[in-house]
Amino acid sequence: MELSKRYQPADVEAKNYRFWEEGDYFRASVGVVGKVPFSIVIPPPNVTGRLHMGHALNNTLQDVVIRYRRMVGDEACWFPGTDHAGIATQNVVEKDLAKEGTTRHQLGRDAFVARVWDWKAKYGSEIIDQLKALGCSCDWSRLRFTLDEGLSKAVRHVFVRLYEEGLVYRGEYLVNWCPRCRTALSDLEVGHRDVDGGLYYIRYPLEKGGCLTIATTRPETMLGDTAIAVHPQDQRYQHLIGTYAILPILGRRLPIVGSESVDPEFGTGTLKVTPAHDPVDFEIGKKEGLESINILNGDGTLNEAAGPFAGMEREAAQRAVVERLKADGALEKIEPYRHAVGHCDRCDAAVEPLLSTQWFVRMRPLAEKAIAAVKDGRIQFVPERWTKLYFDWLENIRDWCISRQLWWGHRIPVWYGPDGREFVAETEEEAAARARKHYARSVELRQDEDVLDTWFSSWLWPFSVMGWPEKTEDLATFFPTSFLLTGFDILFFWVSRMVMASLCFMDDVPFRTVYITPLIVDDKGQKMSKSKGNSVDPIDLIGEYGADALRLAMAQTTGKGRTVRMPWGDLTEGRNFLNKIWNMARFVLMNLGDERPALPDQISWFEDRYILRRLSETTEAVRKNLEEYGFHLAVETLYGFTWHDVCDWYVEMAKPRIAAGDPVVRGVLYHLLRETTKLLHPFVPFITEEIWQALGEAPASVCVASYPSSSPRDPDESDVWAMTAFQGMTGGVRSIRAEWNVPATAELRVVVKADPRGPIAPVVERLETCASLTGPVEYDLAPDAIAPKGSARVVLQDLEMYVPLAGVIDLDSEAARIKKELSEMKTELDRSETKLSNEQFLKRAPEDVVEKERAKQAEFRQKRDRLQANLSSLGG
RNA sequence: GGGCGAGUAGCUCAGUUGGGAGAGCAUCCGGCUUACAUCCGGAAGGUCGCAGGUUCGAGUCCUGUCUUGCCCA
Repeated sequence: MELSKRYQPADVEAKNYRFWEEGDYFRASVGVVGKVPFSIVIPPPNVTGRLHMGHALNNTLQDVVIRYRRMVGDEACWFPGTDHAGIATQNVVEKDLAKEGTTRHQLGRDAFVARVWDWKAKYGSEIIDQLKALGCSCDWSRLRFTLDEGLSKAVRHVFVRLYEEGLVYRGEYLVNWCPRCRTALSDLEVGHRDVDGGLYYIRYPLEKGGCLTIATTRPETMLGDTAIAVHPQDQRYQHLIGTYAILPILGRRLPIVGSESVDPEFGTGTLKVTPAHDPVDFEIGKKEGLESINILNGDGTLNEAAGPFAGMEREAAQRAVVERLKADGALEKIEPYRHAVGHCDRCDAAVEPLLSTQWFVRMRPLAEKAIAAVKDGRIQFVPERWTKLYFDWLENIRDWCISRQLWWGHRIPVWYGPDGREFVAETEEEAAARARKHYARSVELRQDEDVLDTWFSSWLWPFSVMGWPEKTEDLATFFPTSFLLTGFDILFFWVSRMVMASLCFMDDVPFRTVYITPLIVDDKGQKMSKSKGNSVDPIDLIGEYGADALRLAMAQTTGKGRTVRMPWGDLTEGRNFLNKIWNMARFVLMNLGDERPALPDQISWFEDRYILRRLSETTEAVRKNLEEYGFHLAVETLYGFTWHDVCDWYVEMAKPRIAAGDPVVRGVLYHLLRETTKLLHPFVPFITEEIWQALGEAPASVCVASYPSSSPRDPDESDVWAMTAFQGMTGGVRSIRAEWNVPATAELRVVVKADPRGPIAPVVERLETCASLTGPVEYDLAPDAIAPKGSARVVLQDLEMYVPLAGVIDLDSEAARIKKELSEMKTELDRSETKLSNEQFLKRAPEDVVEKERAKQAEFRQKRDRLQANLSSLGG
């Protein structure tokens, strides 16, 4: 196969993905004897969404893991799927309708839902295609969607069971209401941020004369006030408890109550109590048995309870109320005030606390088991610090509002009889049957209008994708899953809820290891978002750098803390690295032609043994890094080995031998290429598959080849010594050429002070190779060689080199160079000697550390003396 | 207010049981050496935020502090 000079990702990516799909390499089998199952469920992306950097990161890492496990011989299965994403998807389609000048209400529920299904059919595969473009080796035969019949059944089953166990209930509580989405939200779906507003001081007349000034950030909610509260120990107001005030404008009588919840320091120390529109007030209202007056409609306008302000929009109503208070002389003052306001995660509208009837899940009993599962080590977080946050949330958990006033989602499986009685059942038939039994006749049932929170289906994902509640072979083989990888932004939304659901319904943990990825931010450290226009499209990056380069960049973001800047540099580096790999393959194949030599048994040259040892060390390190999920370390290891050890040194040293027809070097080179290709595959699947095809090796795809194992040969210190000497000798000559501007073509004589029959003998046999790396050189070796006049000097650990450069070299500069080296060496030596003269160190440090320090000291001394001698003999 | 992360070379960041400070990019110098200029060779660049403490020994552990980012309330 002919390989192009440059690696062209576009030529190989789509082609090789097709090859994998046609070969069905990603399909996992159940019940395979002798294979360890390893499973991952994908965090399901929104079905109508597009790939973003978070997906690119998460799915790259999951793919690295699953490809690695597949290659080490596990029965690896990555379960893919998409999420129906209730509010998000409904909003997208509603926006579309708005463009057509219509609304979902005009369309009607059934037509609207049909419209969303159309949308899903049209765009739902886009995200899947994008995952494929990234190289994800999901088992597509197991693709699921959270609104599939099977998964919907799981949802209904769970709802009914929780209802029967008393863990699901319906009630009137204060919830977060998004007036834009016109639905209730859970606490998690609300983000708080500080907003500039005002603190309004309003005078409430007292029934027995005088008035009370109350500070509030929401003057318009006074229309729903049903009491006034003061701190029971507050000397200023204590005496008013039990008396009444009059609500301005509306003239309602408000009891004055005492409550510990009032902060005497805030404002005037008095609180207007609006139980229907504030969480604190709601609690006070419950305790004091106060009336709750809801003044809002679902769309955020004021309702008839607001009297003259009915029908006004919230902001307009606030202005109107303030104007009216001013006119009535009831407004004392307005101070600028910055305070936290909740906003809808999905549409960013300010959220209203609103009293309404919703369905809830009682979380505490579920949370207790979930805490225990992590405490006793059945689930482990990586990095470990996330466990604390997990515990904090679960320990302070509140009930989960699961009903949403949307149309797109799982309809709540509750039917109401004519008298409003609830019949909770998995199917309408069952509900009808129960109703018939209850009423002793057939009655008309009305299903609850609401749908369930999207996360109510996602929390079942690790087992619902495997067919639960049916008893399937997938469940028997792949549950619990081995590994979960996701961003910390859905630690509460998803991860902890999956643990709760799984312990509750499966009586087991959903996964054993949870890997939490960092968040990718832009190059200024800002969160990426569509509205800010600073988000990066991974698909564009794939087009520009190639999918494998993107994957390398993603793998390198791990280990960096909670956030990581957009790794532009790593993308370029990755692209360059791929080109390097490509050309290494090209070089080897170019020289081998059709030959596929085996690794020779007899290896006589030190560089061969050295590089094979490095391969073994690299293999071991990469395996360790992958087992411990240190993705960035694995990439760094592979990068250094491939680029520097193999390409810069081994391949360069191999060139003269190839020219000379040395069969051993061909065998070693081929071995290196094949093993490196396999080692790299989990990270860069596309390019390695392309190379694998060019090799023509078995198995047919590298993705099912077995991952290399380290086979540590006997550590031969003499090979390491020889390689170090070799690198020192070539490096020394290169330095001198660069330092004194000696052209690469000019021949140099190099006098080496070393015994050619000593340890350096293996290098002496390779002097030709040395010269091929440094330009023409004539070597003279002698144990007692003396530096010729006007020589540049190189002092290595065990030898010295002199390069006569009379007329070229400037002795002062050369002296300065050696002096600098000498002074560095003296510093090192000082440190070492101080340490060794410290009795405490000798007494307390471990023996091997002391031994090592002694060796260093000897080495430094020797080198210092050599440098000193060279410096003084420089002139003569 | 509580919690967490980050502060190491000009920039972006590695540095896993505490034991001679690293990479990539950028910079400077020299090379189109027939695998690769997405390349090769050479060089320069750091009191590891600050102050204490533990230790024979601290970038690494502890305490405090400053700067910065995020999450929760």
